[in-house]
Amino acid sequence: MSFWPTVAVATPAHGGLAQTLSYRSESPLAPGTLVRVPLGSREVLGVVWTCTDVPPQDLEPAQARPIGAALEGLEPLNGRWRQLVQFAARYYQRSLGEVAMGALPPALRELDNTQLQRRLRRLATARAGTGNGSSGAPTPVNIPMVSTDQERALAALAQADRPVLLFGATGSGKTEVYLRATEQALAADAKAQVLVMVPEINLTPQLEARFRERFEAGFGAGALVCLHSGMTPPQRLQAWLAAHAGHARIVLGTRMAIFASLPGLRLIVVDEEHDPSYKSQEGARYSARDLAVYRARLETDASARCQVLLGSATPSLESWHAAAQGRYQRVDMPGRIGGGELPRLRLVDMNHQPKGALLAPALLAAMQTRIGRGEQCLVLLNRRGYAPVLSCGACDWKSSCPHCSAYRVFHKIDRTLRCHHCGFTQRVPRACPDCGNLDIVPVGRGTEQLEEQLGALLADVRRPDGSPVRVARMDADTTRAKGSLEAQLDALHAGEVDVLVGTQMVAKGHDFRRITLVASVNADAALFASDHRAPERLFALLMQAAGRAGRDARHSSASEMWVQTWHPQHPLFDALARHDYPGFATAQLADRQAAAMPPFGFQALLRADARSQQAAQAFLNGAAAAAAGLPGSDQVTLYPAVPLNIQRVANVERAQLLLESDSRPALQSFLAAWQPVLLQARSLPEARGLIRFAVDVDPLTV
DNA sequence: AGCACGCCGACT
DNA sequence: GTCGGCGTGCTC
Repeated sequence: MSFWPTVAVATPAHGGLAQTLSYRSESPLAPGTLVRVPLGSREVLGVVWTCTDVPPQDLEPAQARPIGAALEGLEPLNGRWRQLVQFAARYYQRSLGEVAMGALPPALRELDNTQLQRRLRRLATARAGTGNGSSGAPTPVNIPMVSTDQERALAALAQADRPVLLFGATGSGKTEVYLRATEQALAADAKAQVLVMVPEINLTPQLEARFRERFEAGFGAGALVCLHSGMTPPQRLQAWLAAHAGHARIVLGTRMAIFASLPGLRLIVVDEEHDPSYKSQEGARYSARDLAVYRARLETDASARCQVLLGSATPSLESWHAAAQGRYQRVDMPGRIGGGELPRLRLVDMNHQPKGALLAPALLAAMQTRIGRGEQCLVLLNRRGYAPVLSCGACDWKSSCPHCSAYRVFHKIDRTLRCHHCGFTQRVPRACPDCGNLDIVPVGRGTEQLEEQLGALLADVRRPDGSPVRVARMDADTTRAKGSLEAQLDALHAGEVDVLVGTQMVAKGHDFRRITLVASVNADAALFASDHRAPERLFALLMQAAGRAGRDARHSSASEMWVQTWHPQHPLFDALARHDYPGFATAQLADRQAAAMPPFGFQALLRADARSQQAAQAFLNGAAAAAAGLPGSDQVTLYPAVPLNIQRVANVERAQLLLESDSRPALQSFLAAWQPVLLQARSLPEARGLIRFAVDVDPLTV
């Protein structure tokens, strides 16, 4: 007797293939079983989706090839995992196989059965070695008291029948709530698992340390694994297997971790839930935060429940709105632990400063005072390099990138011009390449220059012990090497740095004890950007940056957040000065509602990469023209194709087309029906030169 | 996505 | 004479 499994394999949505491929098997296979299957001339990994004894209808049974071997020793991926994957594939308009395979560790694909058995044995022995949680009494660790705020938050979570939005100021102790919530979830059930997500790899080490400190003694070292793209393929595989087998009780990771196989999932924590990094920007463009909410609902049934805890000091407007509507439950933690206060906002009106001054004299003076007292300052400038562009004084030459519609950034440190989009790097020319003029000058400022100038401006200032000021810089350039971020943070904590200059990466999460002054030097760019999310991102960034200051309550009352701006009257600063995120969110939501923008309207983008801008736009407009009459099209507005903000990157022309609808279901059914139309539009003669296209559902930038 | 098949330029 | 460029098309 033959069985006819359908299998998800890594094929893209195009090509006219069905979502799953049909194979033949001599024995029944449980859905979720990992199998090797023949595909063309190769053998690939697949996940059994269904298996019946009824031959397929859409295919001649004779065309179904025999299925390969199942991966031994692995439990099938459970129905909730498969539903999550299926939902993500459908919602984000990708093929099932692509999402399913993308959710598995890449190393699993190459593994043969003997290698897999070796890995599984290692997993088992590691587990036996560290104990499985029942061995030994938990070693007491330094567990802080909970504040009343934290207590309330935990009580609310314990009662909640919906996602909980934890609205807590920086320093209010959200992490302690995560730890306690984890503890409670794990205690309720010996098989319970908790997923904790952070927006960036950089933030995993310190959270991992907090979780290890709390849980390692009681649960063993193997009970916590990390899952992010910075790990080596074998590490990721091992962590994935541990989670899948249920040995890992806590999984800590970045957005990709939302797809981990977690058979006992009982709690999902999404830290800094507003962070745009949770939205994937390539492949299946999923939002890990939104999927977390969906997944928690999937994992909840009559026998068990899974909760979601979304935490932020500046929640996304989507989550804020959901809480206002009662779909989420909001819990506030307004106070900082230890009674510290948030820093006072000092706005500097750049219209009234000496011409060309990078730092206002008053800000510089404030920094000098702080340094003299042995305190630390943090200066934010969201531009790496020395200057964003190099320009000729005699002709109109600028340091354009030959491959992109962008300027190459001047990096003085190694005298290079680097394109931050395609990576193209050259040594700085001695003279203007166009006219030979020797006078080529940097225009604008980056972190390298700020570091240099601050060093000069503060050269005469002395620290309390009489030694000179030390200025350091921290950005993607100085932290690229493995371990260098940690080294820089250590130096900072050890007090070896007085002034830290950095891009927005320094604003995120890191706990800088002795910083009492934070300054944002050039925040205005975001104020008037065409992107409707720019203000909320700026607010979040400044709020987060402000949170770096005064974490040590002894200094907190005197801590300050300086913002230099040409538009001090902007209402955003008003709200910021009062630390009034609710007021800001309410105003932003009113604007959004008036414009029928998310979360009141729904959006998707069709993006195209092509060899010419014309071809990209022709494809998009052709696809739009062919959309008339499709299901849902009467409720969807299609806008004309436009070039992206940075039109060309690495010699690829980029364009996009915006879709809007008042109805998410209408937009969804339209997009589903549009998919075959897109495949056809691809082969339009005028779309010749199209390289690829992609749909982005719920885009973050339009 | 891979990977084959397929038809045109500079090399052992 | 072949190696190899990437254009087109298929994978149960």
